[in-house]
Amino acid sequence: MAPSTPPGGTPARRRPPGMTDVARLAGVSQKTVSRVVNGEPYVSERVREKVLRAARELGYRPNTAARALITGRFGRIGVVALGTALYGPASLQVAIERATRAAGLSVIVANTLEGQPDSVGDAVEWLLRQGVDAIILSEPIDEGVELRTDPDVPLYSVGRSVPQAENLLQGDFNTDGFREAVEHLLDLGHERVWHVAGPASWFAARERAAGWRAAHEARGIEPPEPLEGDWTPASGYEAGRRLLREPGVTAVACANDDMALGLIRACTEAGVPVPERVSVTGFDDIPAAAYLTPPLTTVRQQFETDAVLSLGLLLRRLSGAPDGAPEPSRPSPDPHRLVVRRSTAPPPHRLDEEPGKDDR
Amino acid sequence: MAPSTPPGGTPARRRPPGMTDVARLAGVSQKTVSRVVNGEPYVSERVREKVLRAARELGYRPNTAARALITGRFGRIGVVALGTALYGPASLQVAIERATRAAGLSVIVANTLEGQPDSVGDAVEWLLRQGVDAIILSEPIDEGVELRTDPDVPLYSVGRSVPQAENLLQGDFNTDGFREAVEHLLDLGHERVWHVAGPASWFAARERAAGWRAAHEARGIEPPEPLEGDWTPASGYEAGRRLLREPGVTAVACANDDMALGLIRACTEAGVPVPERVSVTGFDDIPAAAYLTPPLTTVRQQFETDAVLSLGLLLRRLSGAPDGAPEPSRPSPDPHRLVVRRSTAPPPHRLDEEPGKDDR
DNA sequence: CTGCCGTCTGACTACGTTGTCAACGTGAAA
DNA sequence: TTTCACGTTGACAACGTAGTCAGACGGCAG
Repeated sequence: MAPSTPPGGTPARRRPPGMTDVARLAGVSQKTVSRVVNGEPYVSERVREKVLRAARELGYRPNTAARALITGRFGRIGVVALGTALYGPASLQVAIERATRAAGLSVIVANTLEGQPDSVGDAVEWLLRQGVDAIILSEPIDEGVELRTDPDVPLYSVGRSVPQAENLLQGDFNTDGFREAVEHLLDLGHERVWHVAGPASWFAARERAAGWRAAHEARGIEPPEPLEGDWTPASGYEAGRRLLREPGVTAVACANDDMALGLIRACTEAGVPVPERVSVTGFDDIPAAAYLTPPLTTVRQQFETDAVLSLGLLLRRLSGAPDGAPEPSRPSPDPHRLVVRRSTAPPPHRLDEEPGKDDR
Repeated sequence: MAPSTPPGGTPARRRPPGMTDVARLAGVSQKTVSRVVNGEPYVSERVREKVLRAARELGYRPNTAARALITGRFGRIGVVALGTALYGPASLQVAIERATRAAGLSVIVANTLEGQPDSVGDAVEWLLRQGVDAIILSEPIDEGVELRTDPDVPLYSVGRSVPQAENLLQGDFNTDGFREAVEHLLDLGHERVWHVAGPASWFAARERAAGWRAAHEARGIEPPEPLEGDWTPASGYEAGRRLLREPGVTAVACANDDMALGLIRACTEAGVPVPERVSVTGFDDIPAAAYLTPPLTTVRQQFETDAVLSLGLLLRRLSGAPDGAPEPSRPSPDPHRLVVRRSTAPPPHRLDEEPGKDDR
């Protein structure tokens, strides 16, 4: 009995069908197949259908490598990200991928290593070697980056300004949003607001701290010394234990929700009720924020929408649309919103008074 | 003296340097450059250095498209993921990218859309069109998937069995881990344990529910009717409100930490103390779990380590290592661990004394 | 009829790389 | 001396696609 597979044992990795194979089956030239596949004009309906039928029959898939080789474009953008599973960055990354794929391009990600500044440059270099049409720095850290880039590959950043990169975001969402949270606390009657910041190497942390400072300065108040955490609940907890030892702390604005949550835990453990004796705010509005004890007053960022809008522009350009094409306007409505829940209240000594201050 | 830049002023998008340019500068053949770049043997040290110097001077970067075209391999793996910012999936994705890049391959991600089963097939098809050497289904949903795949592109899955895909994970971490949590509750004296499950379309949800059921069956107990959430704190909160209306509920095992957190919130709002009157467990051990009020008893999964180990095998194979190479053993130590915190306690009627230590 | 234009199609080539194979120079073995 | 093996190098073809250009065909105006 003869085996159906040829002798020798080697599976003989068959070559996947190409345009030439489709052309042969359809009885046309390879170039015509190329035209059909790319939706070029000047192909009769009869031929187009014949080609499509042949392509389907063979299970034809265009070879992106060959296409990239000849066009010089890869149909791919690279994203440099800090590989954390943090809620904010992760959401942004998903949004970027969705928008990119919708535009017919693909995303290739390179994660960096926190605390190792070279790794941003390494990631960029890696992406350039892989072949990308553009690079997006979704990396939230910007200390001492000195990027060697390729003049043919544009570099974009999300939410910070790097010398070589164009920022995809219009304004500074962190500062204004955080300032709003701090003003909310000041409006409630707190004399000063303490601050648990994120790592100074993150531009988002610096911008939020700036918002905190600005809120004080606008009222001529000297802000207290800020504490620095690392975004984790654990660091918020530690900050809380330190703040509880200081006198007069009635309000703490944390740079993100996770740290706020840890800080609240420290208060609860110490028997200090939130918000009755200490008010706490976060930033991000993570899904859990509304279900903490107490529900957390925080700020919802909407920069994703804005980032994806700008990304759309970039993608349209990369997809081959002419530069002169009418660009849709970039509305930037409602970039952030203060969500007042139950972790904030007037300070203890004001409880019997009416907060008859300006009501905004 | 002739100007170094030619007249005309046009930037004329210069072609990036190729091996031919390097070869010309180094005074060798293009093929020799190829040998140097790929580290092939039989190149004299003198020539190798000459080539490397020329490459550096020109800023040469190998063209992956041309290489892929001729070798038929892309140096890329595709990952199909459900685009949520959930802690577990996001961590896994980062781990996959790190391991892959370390092996010299790159990752291209395609996110699907929950509640749209075709989108898994679409994502696979999309990745095949982009050109990948292998596909990893990190997608947690598996309802009615009917995948058309390419025989040349192996398909792998993380943590579930799909007919066409090889599972990168050894065992079933969800069932055993969850069972452990439920047994912890039963050991504390609870007669039955309620369950807030994840969406039935997620295999992880089904496996955890199976663990819950198994724990009951092993003791000959009939488990109560399970509730179904959608992983969010909001759904856990809703489930909590419903359970609070039922009599006799003393212990609830939630399929993840977020839902547990929402459920605890519902109890707290209703004045039902946790764990004094109701014990609650979660699953995942998110960073916030230890800092909730009360700190959450949960199960830490360690499947990432295991998945990345198996991934290493796959990557080594794709990188060109021969099949006969000695494969490191796959140890699977400590796949999950029950972390007992303060959200679990014996049921009320087992307490000899009244719970008078309510610090709220 | 002729000339012309617009539509449609195919032959040929280039893209930058790797695989194949031949050729060269050198030193050792016959 | 010749022969051979080995290390080293280069010429050439091929991968699958898109750009360029020319040619075939039909309809319409002159």
